[in-house]
Order: sequence, then structure tokens, then C-alpha cells
Amino acid sequence: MATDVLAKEGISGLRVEVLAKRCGVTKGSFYWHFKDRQALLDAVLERWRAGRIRDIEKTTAVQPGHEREQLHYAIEVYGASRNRKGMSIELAIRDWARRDANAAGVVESVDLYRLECTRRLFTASGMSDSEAKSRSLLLYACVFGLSLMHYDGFDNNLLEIKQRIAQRIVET
Amino acid sequence: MATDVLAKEGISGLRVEVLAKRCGVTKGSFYWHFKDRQALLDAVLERWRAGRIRDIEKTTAVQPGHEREQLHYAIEVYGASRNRKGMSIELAIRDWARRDANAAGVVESVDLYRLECTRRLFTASGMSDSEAKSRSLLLYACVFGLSLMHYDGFDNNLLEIKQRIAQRIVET
DNA sequence: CTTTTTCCATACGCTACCGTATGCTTCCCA
DNA sequence: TGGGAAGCATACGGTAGCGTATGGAAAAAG
Repeated sequence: MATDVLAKEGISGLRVEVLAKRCGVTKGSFYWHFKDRQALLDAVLERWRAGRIRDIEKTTAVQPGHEREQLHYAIEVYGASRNRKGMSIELAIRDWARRDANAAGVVESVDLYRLECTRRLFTASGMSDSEAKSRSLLLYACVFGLSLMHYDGFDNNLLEIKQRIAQRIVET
Repeated sequence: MATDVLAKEGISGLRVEVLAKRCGVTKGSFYWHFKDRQALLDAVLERWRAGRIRDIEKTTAVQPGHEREQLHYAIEVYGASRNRKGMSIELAIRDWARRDANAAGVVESVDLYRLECTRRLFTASGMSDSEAKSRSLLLYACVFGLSLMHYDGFDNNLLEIKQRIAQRIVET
């Protein structure tokens, strides 16, 4: 619920009174469950971290031999339109992290975990350690970067463009 | 001045009274120069657009034969630490664009212009139209994505990692 | 020297929030 | 069955910020 607001309005839109009204209760109730606004933000952040770790583990678990396949799948998932809300949260939290050290720390821990998981996939698919790391970083940078850009009018066959990009990221 | 605040605090931190105080004047003066807060935001946005167009033209103008060189240079510039403020503005405006249609329109026009300019460089360096477009998109997605991530602890030789990424983006 | 325009300050009312104090149910349980 | 405790509402004071009204100085115009 709070996360929905975060996705739509960003961290600065996550206000106590607004959230309470949205839940059909008053501030009195809010301050019963949370010490103050900061406690809510902390909870949102921690919840996000835990959810990401679970998701990453699910997305990067794979039986040997299907690593590249799984990497393509990961790229596709992040770019999928059904995942728009998840990406909105991601961006809102990253914007938050630009001004809040706690958020930055959590983002870093999630990023490092993600990078390590996909690095393993690249390594298992036969790349050098350095190359695997660079591909892993490239993958996530590209995924998040694309979600940040507005390029709808760039080409009338964006699907092919995206496929080429995915190929450039995971194939040798 | 307003842009400095935007970079540090984001669009939601760009308040009339705060900015006025920062300029050593009062609200009375502010509302003489701007109709309201929205007019300030519009001016900031337009100023950014114009500045970006100029920068892009400067960064992608090159004599024939040095296209790849120039592309490497562009990547290096965006990732340079001396450009941290510029990237902060970029991210603040993109976050803004997630909730404001005007900002989104400006971001789209800037993105399309950027994509087209680097596409020309890729095309001139001998790539097919489709491949050039995909590389162009990959380039910017990666540049912005990297600025969004926190990966300092991922490797102790990030320079090499980044060089590999740049190579993957521009080289055949 | 007046008058007008430019530019800025002061003062005001209004809204959206934050956090606290306090009271009112409902339910458990000794 | 009476007394906590849990969960929520009402009411309050306080701050930050938006936009307007109004006045005043100073420069430009006449």
C-alpha cells in the first residue's frame, strides 16, 4: 500500500496523512503502528530489500547449461510492461538513495547481490571473471537505463532493437 | 542557481521560498520575475533542453573516420566524476518526467536527439541501420543506468570493467 | 522636477503536513 | 465482571510553503 504510493509519487509523496486517508484510517491509527514517518520509510526500504533478494534468487536459479537462456529471460522480465510498477518502485528508491545514506546502502547491497548472481551465470556460461563482471554490470545498467529513457519514437521496430541489445549483452 | 537546487534536492525540493532565500531576496522579488512556481519549473526545463541540445551537438560533431573514437569519448564524458552535477540534474529531471507530462515530453525530445546523433556515428563507422540504432540505445541506456547504480564494491578494478563495457558497446 | 516604471520588501491568509495528547470502544483474561 | 491493553478517532499546536496585496525606493522617461 505504502509501496504503491512510493511508485506513483516518489518518496517525497509518501506522507503520513495522505497514506492514512488512503487506508481509510486517521493519523491516530498510523502513529499507533509507526513511531513516526521515518519508521515507515525504514519499513518500506527493508521490505523492498527483502523482496528483491527473494526475486533475484528466483530469477537466477537455473540448472547448469541453461545460463544464457536464463540471462535472456532476466532481461526480458525487467523490460516487460507487466513489471512497470516494480520498475517504478526501483526508480523511486534509487532517486531516494541519491539523498539518503540508508537508502543508498540498501540499494548498494541489492545491486551487489544482483551483480554477483548474474556474474555467476556469465561465468558458468564460459566467460572470464573480468568479462563476466563487465557483462553483469552492463546488463543491469542497460535494464535500468532503458527504463529511464523515453525512446518510443526512435524506431518502429523496437522489438528487434531490443533483441539486438539483449544479444549484445549475453552472447559472445 | 535553481538548477543547483534541482540537482541536490530534486524537483520536489525546488521551493519558491527556499530558492528566494538562497538568492538573498524575498518572495516578493521571486514573484516579480516568475508568475508562479510552475513558471520557474518551466524555465528550468527549457533551459535544460537547450543546454542539452548544444552539448549533444558539440559532443557528436566529428570529422569522418574518427567516429568510434568519438563514441568512446562520449561514454567517458558521461561517466566522468567531473560531470557528477550534470548527471544529478539528468536524473532529477528524469524522475520528474515520471510524474509530469511536460517534463516527459522534453526528456523524450532530448533522448531522441541524442539517440539520433550517436546512431549517425555508428552508421558512419560501418554498421547497419538496425545495428546502429541498437548500439545507440545501448550506449545511453548503459550510461544512465550506471549512474543509477551503486556498484563501488563490485570489483577492485572497475576501470577495466568499464573499458570492457565501452568496448562491448562501440566495437564490432 | 515630476511622473511612471522597475524591482524588491513586508505582511497577510491559506493549505498541507508532522507529531502529540487524550478519549472512546472492543476484546481478552484473571 | 471489572480492569487492562489494543486499536483507532478527535482535536490541537506548530512549521513550511504558496500566492496576493501593498508600499517604498530608485531609476528612467517626460
